[in-house]
Amino acid sequence: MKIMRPLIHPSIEDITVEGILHALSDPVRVAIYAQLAGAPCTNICSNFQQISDRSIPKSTLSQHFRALREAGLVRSERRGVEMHNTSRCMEIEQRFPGLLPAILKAHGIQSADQARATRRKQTTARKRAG
Amino acid sequence: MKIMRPLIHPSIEDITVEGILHALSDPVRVAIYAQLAGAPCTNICSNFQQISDRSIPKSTLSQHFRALREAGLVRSERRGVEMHNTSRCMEIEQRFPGLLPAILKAHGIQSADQARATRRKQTTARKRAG
DNA sequence: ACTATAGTTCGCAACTTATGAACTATAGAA
DNA sequence: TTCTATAGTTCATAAGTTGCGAACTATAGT
Repeated sequence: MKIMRPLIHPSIEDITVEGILHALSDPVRVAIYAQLAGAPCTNICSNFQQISDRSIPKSTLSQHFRALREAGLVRSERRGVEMHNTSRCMEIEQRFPGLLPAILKAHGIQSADQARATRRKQTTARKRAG
Repeated sequence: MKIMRPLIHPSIEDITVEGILHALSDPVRVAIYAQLAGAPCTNICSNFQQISDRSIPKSTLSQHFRALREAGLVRSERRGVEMHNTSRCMEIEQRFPGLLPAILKAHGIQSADQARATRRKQTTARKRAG
């Protein structure tokens, strides 16, 4: 019987800008991180969670959380059978002031724009139909 | 004889946060972009340029510039035999205010830290030797 | 011990990236 | 105009990365 490898959390000095940008350059991962950072610092990773209108397989979600963790964005700990993930925003804010807020803000702007575009498209479709 | 495909520049609405983060999640590309944005908005892409203490093959450099261009970070135009690349920072600042400055600032902090660490290592080595 | 639930690991197919070799594009000289 | 040099692009391919189903580990509550 094989043992599971322990969770890896880089120390704050080992966190890189490239690592952060790469981790957040995936739409699913920014969405997860935005939720985590917004609500504010506690969330649970469950299987086939609805992230950005899409059902994600649990193995994929698990990999995404690993990516966030190993980039230093998130701290994960077991709470019984579940996983407890918290944003490491305070630490990162100290090392790279303003970086995460700027990314989250930009992400917010983009989501709002997309929502607006979708709404417009639906309205147009309804006009055409009616 | 084949013709070369024209340079692609996304329009400002088509630029995504994910695209920007992905483009800048590569150490060579942030280094290039930081130079471009810092000096301020003009630079030339030449073969085997020294970027961050490393000689990059020209085909690779060309792909990196393409990545920056197609993410919307850079505008490229031919100037005779050379390429003229300018940062699209103004446009992006309008769409995602504060995003690029925050990334460049974080990149600066990290570079400074790395330089400091390197210097310390050298000093230690000299002490050991002398 | 048995069952249910939550998440991880493995293996592989699909995708991406780096790079040398061959090519295109332009400028300037002969 | 043809020749040569320079700057950059494209192509092929090898190496690396990612997404996901199936099988597994870990924990809690019977």
